[in-house]
Amino acid sequence: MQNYLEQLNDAQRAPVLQKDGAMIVIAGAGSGKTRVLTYRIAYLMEQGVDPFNILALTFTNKAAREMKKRISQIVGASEGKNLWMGTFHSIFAKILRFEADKLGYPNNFTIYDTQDSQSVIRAVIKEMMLDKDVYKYKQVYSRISSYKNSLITVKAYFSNPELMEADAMAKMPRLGDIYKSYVDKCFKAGAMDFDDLLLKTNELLTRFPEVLAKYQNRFRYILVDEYQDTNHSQYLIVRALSDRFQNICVVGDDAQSIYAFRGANINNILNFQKDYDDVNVYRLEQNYRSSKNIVNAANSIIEKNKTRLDKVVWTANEEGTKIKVNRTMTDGDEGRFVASSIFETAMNNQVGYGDFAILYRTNAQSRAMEDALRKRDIPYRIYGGLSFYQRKEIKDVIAYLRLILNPKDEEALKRVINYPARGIGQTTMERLTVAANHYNRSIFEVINALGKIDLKINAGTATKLQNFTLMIESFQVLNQTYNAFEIAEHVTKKTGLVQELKKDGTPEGIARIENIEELLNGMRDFVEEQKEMADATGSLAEFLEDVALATDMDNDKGDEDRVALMTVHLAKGLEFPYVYIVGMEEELFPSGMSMNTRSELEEERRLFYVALTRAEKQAYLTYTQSRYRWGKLIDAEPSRFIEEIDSEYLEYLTPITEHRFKPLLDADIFDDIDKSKLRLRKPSAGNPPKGPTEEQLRKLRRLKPVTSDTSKNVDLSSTNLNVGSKVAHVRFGKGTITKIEGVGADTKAEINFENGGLKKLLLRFAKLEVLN
DNA sequence: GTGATAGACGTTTTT
DNA sequence: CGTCTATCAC
Repeated sequence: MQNYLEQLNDAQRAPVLQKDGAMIVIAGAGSGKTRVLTYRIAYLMEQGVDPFNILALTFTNKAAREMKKRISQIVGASEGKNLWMGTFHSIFAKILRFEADKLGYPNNFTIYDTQDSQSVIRAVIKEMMLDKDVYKYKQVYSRISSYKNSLITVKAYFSNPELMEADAMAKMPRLGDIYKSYVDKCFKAGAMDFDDLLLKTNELLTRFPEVLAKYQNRFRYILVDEYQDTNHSQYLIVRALSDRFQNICVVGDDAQSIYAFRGANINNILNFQKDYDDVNVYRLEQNYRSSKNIVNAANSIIEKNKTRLDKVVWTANEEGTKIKVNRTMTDGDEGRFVASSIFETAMNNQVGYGDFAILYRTNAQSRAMEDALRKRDIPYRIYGGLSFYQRKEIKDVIAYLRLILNPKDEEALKRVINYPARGIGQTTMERLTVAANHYNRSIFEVINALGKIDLKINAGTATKLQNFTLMIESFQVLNQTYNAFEIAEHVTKKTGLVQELKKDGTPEGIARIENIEELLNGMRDFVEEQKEMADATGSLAEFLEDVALATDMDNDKGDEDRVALMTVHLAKGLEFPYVYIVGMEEELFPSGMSMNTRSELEEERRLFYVALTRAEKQAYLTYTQSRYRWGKLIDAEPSRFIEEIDSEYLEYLTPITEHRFKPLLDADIFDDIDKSKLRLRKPSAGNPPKGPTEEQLRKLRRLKPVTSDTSKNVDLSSTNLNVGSKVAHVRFGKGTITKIEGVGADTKAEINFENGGLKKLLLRFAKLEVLN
């Protein structure tokens, strides 16, 4: 493996061979920057640098794992193991656990995810009796988050009149108070949010010079990947740690800076040369990934941006085919177009489905793609979106596990103290919260001291509460001896979580049980993997840390031959022979939220640049003329980004469109339904039952039925039925059409529902979704 | 204290 | 379309 240096071109080799000092590598898309980072670390180790003294900060933990593996192949596994490599968040979470006591935190602190944080903020807003329509919790959260990322603590906030005024102008004069209360609550719960992991690291390094010295001394060589996406907080950490030895290597591409919304500051990379003495600048400009057509097209896009570093990306690869642009009528058609195109390309070129990616701006767009792929039996995997660990049933299990390690974790406690139902209601919780605030103790502690304080909680409820804490405490005892998997298995049984779902009996309930089983299987694997490692045991603490900071990429086994579906953001750093960028429409890509300022639009353009440069051989851009948004059909226009590409690199396909029937509203009952069993509701005075207007009715009568084919699968899961003057809300679920006749508003269908036998329906304005 | 439900409301992007 | 919330009956 000594000849690895020969695998590099001259431009790549230079930064690898510079052992000491500060350097920046400006790496164009597809120019082999991962290779440079990997070989640079290997080279450092060959030059006698102890891996213990190297810190490499990457964008995902998966990237870190892969690089570590590669390095181990070069220098040997035993050496590779000692490298500190990972995301900012995971590396500094580890350090914070060591040093937590200095900051007054327990070392078993919980890491709150976005949902937890937002839920705390919601509680604060409610507690302060503020108008929730003025103080929108998501907005408040993102403001607080950006303060934290700029190192504006509560104290700093209150000593900065400008900030306070800005919030007052935004009609949120109490924002500082919310911020303070939020921070206090997290602290009391022994919890840090994502931003705290960076903020508290900064606090640690500035308040404790001896700690700073320790880590400066330890991390003599620091490498940072995707430097263009670091925020101020991360920037300061890197500066502080590298200050003593100044052996710092940052790699990035200003053209791919796409995380400003999360505080990333493009100036960090633009100004790097001013931050250190004697900075060597390296440029990687040869693209090894994409065809000439794609590289040139991407260049013609990014040229439209004003703010950028000097760099010309070129490639010696072949010309390739032109970028294909396709228009459809609806998002459903768009999905079908992409699915058939993938199918045909895979057949004609004898390539696997793993060679394809579908990229979109928002997660919501995945559904249309999914439906189309499923119908064609094309295997796919969706990244991001509602990830596995965010599903309700999984979060429930995790909440119990979190409580075992940190019973002060209020979010976890609130989530499960009455799930499965134990007769602990809102009133009880309110009383406990008041007492907890009053005594400055956690709810868990208050319950354990119920005998000593009078809370107007009756004996029965008190027993229920104490049974709960006793149960958690019994888990804690087990946690001394058992591993993460064993604990979790015990917990799912003892808490009655699974029984609760079994009782439910619906298909969803069964799916949830399967998810829990999958979680347990995953935990078993995790424990096995951890046992292999030198510094891990497979404990619950290790597992929870992993879950809290895992990115969606990290769970990828990578060995499956499936089409990848993900947002453009998630696709950064990846490459695929065939890439479909869908939803190329104004207001969507560029996002309607980011069209207000030049810098926002430039970030959208960089995002598009990232999307396009993922493609190796062929890129498709698709857009539709109308698309469903919030369940409503809206008109769409093609994205300006399509026109911004030099037209010589584009090929416009003839759009393949067919007119499609629009789903209708409401349904009326035919026979075969026992009306007496329906729970009917009088339409309230303020809200008369919504029927179609005369005009809508005329339109509807002209329409064709949803489908004329029988044996189609349909979804009628949530429907309002009109029964005389009353309305019933009914869930039928999915089924198969066995017979269909009539048109428009008077369509009659017989549907064999999966969970309820044959139903004859008169489908008036039925929202009948055809599944295949 | 529980459970059902009608209605309001919302969307970029992620560690 | 989904999720959250206020409200109601039991």
